[in-house]
Amino acid sequence: SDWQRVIGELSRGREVADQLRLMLRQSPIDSSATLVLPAQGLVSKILETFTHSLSILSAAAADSDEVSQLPPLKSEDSGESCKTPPPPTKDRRGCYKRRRSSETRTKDTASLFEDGHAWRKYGQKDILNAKHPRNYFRCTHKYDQGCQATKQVQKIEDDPPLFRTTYHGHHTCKNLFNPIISHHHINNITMDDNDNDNDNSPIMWSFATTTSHSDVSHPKSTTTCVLINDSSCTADVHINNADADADAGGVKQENKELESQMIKPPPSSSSSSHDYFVCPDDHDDETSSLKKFKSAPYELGAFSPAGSNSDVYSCTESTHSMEMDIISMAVFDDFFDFKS
DNA sequence: TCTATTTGACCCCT
DNA sequence: AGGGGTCAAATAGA
Repeated sequence: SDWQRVIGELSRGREVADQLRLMLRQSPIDSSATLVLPAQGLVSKILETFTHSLSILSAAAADSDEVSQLPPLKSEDSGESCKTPPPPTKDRRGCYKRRRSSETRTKDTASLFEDGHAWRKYGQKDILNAKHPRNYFRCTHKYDQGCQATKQVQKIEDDPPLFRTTYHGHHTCKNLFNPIISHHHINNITMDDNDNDNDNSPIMWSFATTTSHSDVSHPKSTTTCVLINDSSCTADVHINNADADADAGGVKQENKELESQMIKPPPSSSSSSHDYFVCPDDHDDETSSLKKFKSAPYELGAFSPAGSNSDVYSCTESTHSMEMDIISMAVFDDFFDFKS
């Protein structure tokens, strides 16, 4: 069928792009770093595009009769789809395929936080032997972009308050809203993940802030990116001088109890006009753990506000521990891929 | 009127 | 068997 041919072509494209990514990874960095490293970033974008397209097609096909004809997508989490889709008129409540061993990332925090993605609550359950209900969220772009990411939020302790957020799947959607979210202090990241498929994937962190306070409704943004090519490495990264846009996207509304305990970003009007900056041990030192290899302007596709500039660093050492204060971000999901 | 949340029903999986 | 994840009608809010 046409569906099969389209998905087959996209799958082949993704496989070829992945082969190219592996070839670039095996290239000697010191010989032509200025070409190889940006190329790796571009290949990652291409891979993301293929994965995104396949995800959209997969979601669309799940609603059609052709779902049984689609080849399985190796890297996709089938999430919820009916084994035998009933007629549209029938009540489909509860008709889903429960994920078995999909990738999860768990984070315990003293307060709730916005993670840079737009979530929509779709359920709440009382859990056995738990004082507080578990709240279920899906990505707002589940249907318009086929994004399969979900998260669960549950208060697990009262005094002191402790919240557990569990993420399922990865965002394949574009972050279209303002990127500046909230202030995070993170020094302990846990993963419950047996899937090592992403171990070789570059991790891109993107930080953004407003720089113009003359027109709050049309802030001019700059972006600083850190591209880490080896997920086993860590590095000292300092992010200072944070502006914040209080009207960021994110969770529209948790329940009343959760909402009242969320961290709110500081108002931008009282902030400094300076950008965030990412400060490796030494920008110009050849032995620095973070090597700058690309400067502004750097396009981040839909993530990048008009007029964005950025610096991209490559991490090459694994000798440092990491503790970060983050007051801004555009793409936070990948943060949890980082193994500390 | 439109969009998001609430909540009971439904069903998968252990 | 029943806990847990998801659906979707009902409801709330902008």
